[in-house]
Amino acid sequence: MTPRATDTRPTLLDVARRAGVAKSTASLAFSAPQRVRADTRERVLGIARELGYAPNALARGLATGRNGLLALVLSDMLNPHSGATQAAVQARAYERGHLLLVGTSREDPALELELLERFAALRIRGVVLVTAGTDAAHARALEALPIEIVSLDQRTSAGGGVHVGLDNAAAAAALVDHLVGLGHRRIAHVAGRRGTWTAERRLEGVRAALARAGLALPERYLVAGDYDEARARERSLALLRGPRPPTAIVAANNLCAMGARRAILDAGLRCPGDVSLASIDDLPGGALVEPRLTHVEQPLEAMCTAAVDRLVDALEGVATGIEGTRLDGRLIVQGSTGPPVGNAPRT
Amino acid sequence: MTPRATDTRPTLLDVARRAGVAKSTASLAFSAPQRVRADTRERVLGIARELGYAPNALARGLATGRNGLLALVLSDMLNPHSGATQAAVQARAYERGHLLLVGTSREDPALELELLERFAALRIRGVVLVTAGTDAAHARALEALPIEIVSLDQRTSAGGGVHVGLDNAAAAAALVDHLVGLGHRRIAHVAGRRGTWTAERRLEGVRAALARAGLALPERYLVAGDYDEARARERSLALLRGPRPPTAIVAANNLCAMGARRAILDAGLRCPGDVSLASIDDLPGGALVEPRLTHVEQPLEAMCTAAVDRLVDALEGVATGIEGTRLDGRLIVQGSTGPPVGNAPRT
DNA sequence: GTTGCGTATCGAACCGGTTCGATGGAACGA
DNA sequence: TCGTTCCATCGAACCGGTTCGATACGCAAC
Repeated sequence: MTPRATDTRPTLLDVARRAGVAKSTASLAFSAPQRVRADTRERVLGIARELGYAPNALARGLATGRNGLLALVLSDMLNPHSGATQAAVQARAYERGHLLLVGTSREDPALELELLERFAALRIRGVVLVTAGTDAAHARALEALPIEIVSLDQRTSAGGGVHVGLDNAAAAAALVDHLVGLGHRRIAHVAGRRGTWTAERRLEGVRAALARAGLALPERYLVAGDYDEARARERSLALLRGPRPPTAIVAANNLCAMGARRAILDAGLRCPGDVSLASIDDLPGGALVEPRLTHVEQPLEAMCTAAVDRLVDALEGVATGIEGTRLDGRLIVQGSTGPPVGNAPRT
Repeated sequence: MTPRATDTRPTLLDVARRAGVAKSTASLAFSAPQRVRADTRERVLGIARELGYAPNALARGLATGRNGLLALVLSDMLNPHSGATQAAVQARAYERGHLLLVGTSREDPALELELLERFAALRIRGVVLVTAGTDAAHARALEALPIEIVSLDQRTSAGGGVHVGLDNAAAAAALVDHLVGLGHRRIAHVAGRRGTWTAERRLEGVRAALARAGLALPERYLVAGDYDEARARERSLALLRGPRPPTAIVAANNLCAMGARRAILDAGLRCPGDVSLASIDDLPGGALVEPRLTHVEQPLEAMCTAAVDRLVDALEGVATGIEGTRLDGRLIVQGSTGPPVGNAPRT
């Protein structure tokens, strides 16, 4: 608890005086070394080092209009994905010369807006956003902010602006195709949070793939998982204990998969013997859970890198012509899916 | 990719002119409302709203010397803990009026220093740090920075400064006591990264508790887990396949536990039948893994809250007299530990 | 010896706020 | 009526940098 941070720190003017030059010359010694004679430059830099001078980034930001900051706003920091997302975004931002501010909206659109406003007040010019908002009013409010937005993964239903994310429909369809290929015909979907971009696209993908196979998704087989483990578990359990349970389940994300997995255990069923389970995203700590989960792996790092690149390009005025980026996931087949035992019980 | 963020935004001077008052009066209308007559205040605020004026936080920070920013530096964003840590730190910082910048050192002390220097350049006055450094030189470099540091969880071996963390030795000892109570006498320890504060304290706790029970920790039973799942797995496996394997393992953290757990499976042993496993921190997604892990739960949120409070108090000059905070974990006994079968094989 | 040019340096203005001392008018008491 | 106090408002200085136009100097060419 030393009052270390309160004592005043040397300024450029201090350095300039000690070096016997004008403030502007000292400034040039840092920002445009070739415009200053070698010996004075050395002198200035020497004094600066000696005094422990470090430029004040706020003052510099005020003068130049750029401050080297980007922001990242996540909707849910507790999702196991978020850590990796943030690590990747931060790493890329740093590579491109920016520090990163973060915020969590805790799934609250109002808080999301408030955070973005505070970021804008800091004259942060760009943000990577995993939005918690779904309605058009929220989308308009975002549009009105004086800050460049690249949405990652999630997206407002209005769908405007630059967006980087998984091809959700294709990912969901790949899982259904896989199950259909194994012979399943009673396939349920534990869906994500209604109204969110990803959940709706994944649901669409499930429906489309089922339709291609001549199957439908009956109302009963559409479980509201809400991207929430507890609710997914409870509602999946109800389905599994009801009449004509499905022989396979496609979960919309890792939390839904977690809930479904536990419901299968709760119901005393075996996986994949009685019910196959597949999901977008692996379970957290998935390596330990037997059988391991068949899932679509998101190219998370590529998504984050692309998002930062889109943002920085836009801020630097680089016309890439790339509006958005949609990336493909990779289907990883593991032990949690197998042929149904239904009509032709084997073994 | 609209050039939205590039167009100039209204300043306080614009507002003042439109309202027919001096800049200083307009400023007061915001910062000290009672010092301005009601009608002019309304007029200023009205114009501000109309123009979409938002104060420039950089300019304000430059003028006042405080900018409402705190920083958090984590050593490893990929650890499942980090998300929760960050969520808690951010929430508390926000409650106390600060936005949060984050950085990840990726276990690299040099990068850690670089990040802290950039934060200091932004005139950020305080940081919550989970340090990656272990040696005294690093500790000195941190001391020299013009930024207030509260270390969380981890700590430099020099041990200076304010620190908030778990009572590591007590947590480790509680696990050993529990196992000894069940009748185990051959207890191994999959330790954390050598040289880190937490790993050393936990090892001490294990040794102390064993000693109290009249037991020792033979060299063979001290497995270098390095807080790394792969290494923990591989080295635990070697131990389990060797002569006189332990009947119980205490893992130093969740990653070590994960490695040990997989090693037990790899060796074809049953848990807790052949080997009991206990750890500090639960496994990620621990709810799914059977048997569930006996572990010490860290009061993570309390730790983060305390860390932010210590930091903000120090910055605001509040003399709490509290130097550091050491919190107790909670032992949660679950299915992964049971009596040894060794000498008296039952069933 | 002057002209001309390039280069190193300087002073001042500016970014957008905050803060302090000065000013002028209204309200008040003597 | 005059002096005092209080209050709203103003102008200017300041925070710590960047940037631009002006200046002064050295050197080559004529």
